[in-house]
Amino acid sequence: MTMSNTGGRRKPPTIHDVAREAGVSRGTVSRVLNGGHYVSPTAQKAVNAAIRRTGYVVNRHARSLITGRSDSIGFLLTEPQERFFEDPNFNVLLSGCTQALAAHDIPLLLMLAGTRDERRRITRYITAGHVDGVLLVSSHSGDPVAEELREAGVPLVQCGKPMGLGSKVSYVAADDRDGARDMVRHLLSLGRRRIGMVSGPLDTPGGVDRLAGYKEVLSEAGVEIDDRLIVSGDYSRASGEAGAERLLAQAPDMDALFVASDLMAQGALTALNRAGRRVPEDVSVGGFDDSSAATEATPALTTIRQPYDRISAEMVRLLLAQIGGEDPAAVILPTELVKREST
Amino acid sequence: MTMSNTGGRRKPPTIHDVAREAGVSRGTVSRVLNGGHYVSPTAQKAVNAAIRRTGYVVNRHARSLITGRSDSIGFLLTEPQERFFEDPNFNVLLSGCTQALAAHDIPLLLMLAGTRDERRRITRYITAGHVDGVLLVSSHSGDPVAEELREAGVPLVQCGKPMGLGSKVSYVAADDRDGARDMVRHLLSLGRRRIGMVSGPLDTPGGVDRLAGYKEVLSEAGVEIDDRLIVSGDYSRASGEAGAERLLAQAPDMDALFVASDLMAQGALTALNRAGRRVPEDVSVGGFDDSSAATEATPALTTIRQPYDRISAEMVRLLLAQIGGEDPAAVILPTELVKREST
DNA sequence: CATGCTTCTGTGAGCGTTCACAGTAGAGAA
DNA sequence: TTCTCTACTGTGAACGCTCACAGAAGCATG
Repeated sequence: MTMSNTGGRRKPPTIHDVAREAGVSRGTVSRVLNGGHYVSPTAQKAVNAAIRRTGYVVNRHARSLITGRSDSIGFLLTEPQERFFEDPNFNVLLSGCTQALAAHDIPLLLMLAGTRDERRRITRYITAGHVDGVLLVSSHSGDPVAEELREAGVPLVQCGKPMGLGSKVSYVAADDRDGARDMVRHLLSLGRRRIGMVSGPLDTPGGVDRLAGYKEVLSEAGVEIDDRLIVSGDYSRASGEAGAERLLAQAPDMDALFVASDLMAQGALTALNRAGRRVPEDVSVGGFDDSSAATEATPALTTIRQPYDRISAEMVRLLLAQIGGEDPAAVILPTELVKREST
Repeated sequence: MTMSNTGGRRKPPTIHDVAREAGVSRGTVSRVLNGGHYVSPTAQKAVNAAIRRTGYVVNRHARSLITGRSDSIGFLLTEPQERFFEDPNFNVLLSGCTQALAAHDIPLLLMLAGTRDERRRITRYITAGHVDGVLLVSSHSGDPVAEELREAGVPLVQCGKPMGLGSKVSYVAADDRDGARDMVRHLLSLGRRRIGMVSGPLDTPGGVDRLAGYKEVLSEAGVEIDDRLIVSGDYSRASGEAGAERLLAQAPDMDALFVASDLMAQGALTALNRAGRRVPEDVSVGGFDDSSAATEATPALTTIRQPYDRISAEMVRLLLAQIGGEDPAAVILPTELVKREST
């Protein structure tokens, strides 16, 4: 006859139980729980032992009720969900943020705001104070959700440089311009001169900066900037394919192609392949991101590595700082050229 | 001089404010909030108007404190995170569950338990009652986390058939065996007779069932089952590539290949391509899942569609039912053959 | 008229925690 | 001794909500 309690959830111990077990008061237990200042070593030890013995875990709801904090944060995606499915970068970012937060014992709430209705619901949820802050992923420029949250005074850190010049916005981004410069310099060093570019959306700073880096380096090298060598996409694979096709039509003598994301570069490879161009013999192809798409492509993509692990870590750091009362801040992280088979 | 409150979060209205505004008591407001039974239409209307006017949103912490429910659900991944990065299926499932839960106004907490430490921390978090239930994604067989949660009486729904025959386990799965049968029948109908298979891990029911379906159909058709035509992988792209390579070496006369996941099939395509086999002319290739990997592959993969949207919806439905006190249940959903270019 | 039933409403208690405050004990200074 | 200061501890109140209960009002039944 076993004493199994399978299937039933028994009432968990409260701070009161711990206090009784340790022979101290609730206040003392609470102090131990929250940093342990002004607690005697004796009490400290007794409480910790009692916690272990009872298996006590703090009731976050009771705590939140009185502190006003929820001790949870939201990961908000305002993109249409297809992008979420397709783009491996999101996963890396999401997983990085989840783990960075886990180190602080803070749960991450996933919020998908693809449609207008969802945006409304989620905005309401957030401004009601159900999360302490928001990690926002949005390639959009002046995201209305971001604007609304900011006005409501919700701590917010954005991934990627936001459009408005607002200095009151926290964000973490890779150095887009510098990365683009590295790639174009690399292509030039291979002897390429007719270098095409499929840029990102030009209503986003990321898209603009990568294009700017491309133009700068060409100018510096005295290479003509040809508008027929420039098209823009939306970071989707399909737009990369379409972009490369257009470039091939407009500028058949193209001997290199810089694509502003690995996913678009995959699409570009498909188009080049279909057109009978060999990569890298006929056309050198460079991507951007160093996402899993880069290594999966054939040939494996030379690309600009964005340090996603550091990006997510910095996002979490900035957000927690902001929740703690510090001012918004921006962090720009360096990129790195990764050479593979496509150049 | 504007009355902006930018940057400051003012104290939100409470149920008390709404009650005063509507000229009723807290109890009445609470009743309206929770279903509206035993409330007069007059009061009902007054309360709703007051809620709109004050912008009231219920404080979930206060509610949870008394109800004992957290009104939130955990989405738990016990796989190593690389799989999460690589496999597009996870995203579809995650996003589907998030949205299905959103319809019930229930937030989803993302829990990544790749390492031993994380598993411990997360198990503790869950059993402490911080979530009402768990959606579990795990291809492992007898997942120790699942076992522990089950013993603690935590409502749990698994994605994919679990290994043990425990009838007390809720799960949702596609009909693996039937899907495999469809695919092999399709390959046979193309005149193929030397059909290879890269199966999933054979310590998971999904892996076993797909292989079983393959064997059944071959037997029924009177085609010899040749062990040299069978290898198993772990659903990763790399294992698909390695598997196909091995099959080519063991059985060079292979004229079709059934791969137990699209991601592995992508890898297999790479291997076939390298070996100079044309797809589908020399070898017909069939995948499983109908994930985004299937359409991205060249040639696009003929595959077995798993209805991920329905799977996530069913998982959420079963979990909420279980939280509501119903018994665990299993749901098997039908699959569908999707013909593309690879066969 | 009393009685019961149904529908509706208000009230007090309590969920488990933190926080402010009051208070105690011991050490050192006047 | 007396006072002050520091280190520590306990207590009541409060956070915002739900729940159980008591009671009122309306209506039909005995």
